[in-house]
Amino acid sequence: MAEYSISQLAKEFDVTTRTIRHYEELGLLSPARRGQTRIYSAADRIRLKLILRGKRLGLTLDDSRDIIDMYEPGKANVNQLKKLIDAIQAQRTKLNQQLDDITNLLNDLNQAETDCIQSLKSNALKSNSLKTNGQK
Amino acid sequence: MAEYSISQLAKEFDVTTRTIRHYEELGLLSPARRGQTRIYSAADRIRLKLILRGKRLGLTLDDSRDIIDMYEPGKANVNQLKKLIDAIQAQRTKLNQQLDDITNLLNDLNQAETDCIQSLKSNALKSNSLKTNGQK
DNA sequence: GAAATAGTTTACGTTAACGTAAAGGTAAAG
DNA sequence: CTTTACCTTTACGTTAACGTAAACTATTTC
Repeated sequence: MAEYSISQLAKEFDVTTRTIRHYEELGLLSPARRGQTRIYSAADRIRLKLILRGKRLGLTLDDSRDIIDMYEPGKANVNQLKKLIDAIQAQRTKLNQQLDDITNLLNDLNQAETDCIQSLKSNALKSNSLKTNGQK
Repeated sequence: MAEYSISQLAKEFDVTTRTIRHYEELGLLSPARRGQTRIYSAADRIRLKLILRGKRLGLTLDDSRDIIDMYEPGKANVNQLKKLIDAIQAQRTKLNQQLDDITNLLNDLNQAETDCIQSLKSNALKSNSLKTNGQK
């Protein structure tokens, strides 16, 4: 029965309150109200978490909304469900591509680091030879 | 000694020529010229490939420029190299986070798909009982 | 009871990454 | 020699995802 204020969530996830309200404007969140004030449930908090994960993966907010809606297929009709399965497959394809990209980029970074360190060493050698001293 | 026109590259990577020129405006590419016309080398082509990979991973074009520049540390001085190593580490951290996110999201999608199919089946059952026929 | 703190709505501003249109040069094909 | 197919530059337009500011309300705190 946890409740959160907008600034609590903002602090927890390191975003601004403006950002959270923005997600609501786009229909990604719909917190309860106490008077004017927004009250976020545990479920709202999870949704926010999912949105931010999507962001880290470069999804648009619209994509995130679609994906999050995939998690509750109970409400959907048959056509919607079939669309969902297609969308899930499409997302999977994209994510696998991304996995591949990340693997390659991590390899590249390792190589770059090696080159970098190598370059530092040869610079150190040049310095040493200029100073004509053998100290480390 | 491969050479490419802008539209060849555009076609190969499924982007517009405007996009390629845009990358040049931002300093990510600097192809040779024959008169006014841009001539892209094999190295230019690789750079474009790297830029697009970065895009798939949600990097900004500025990030991509920085990363691509990491691949040739030969030109850099010691301070730049140290910065580079830090930048590489930062990128690695981000990519590992992304890897984690993708793994979780793929799991979620599997679960969602299962739920989806489950939901389809129970819908099918309901339909069948309504039609009161047992045919497939 | 004045001030500080946290909340609200409304609305214009900003940045990145191109899209799109205008206006024109060049070279081969018919 | 003009149509077709590419190429060019210049420059304004567009969309997503917020930032930022103004103007206001409600609560606690000193």
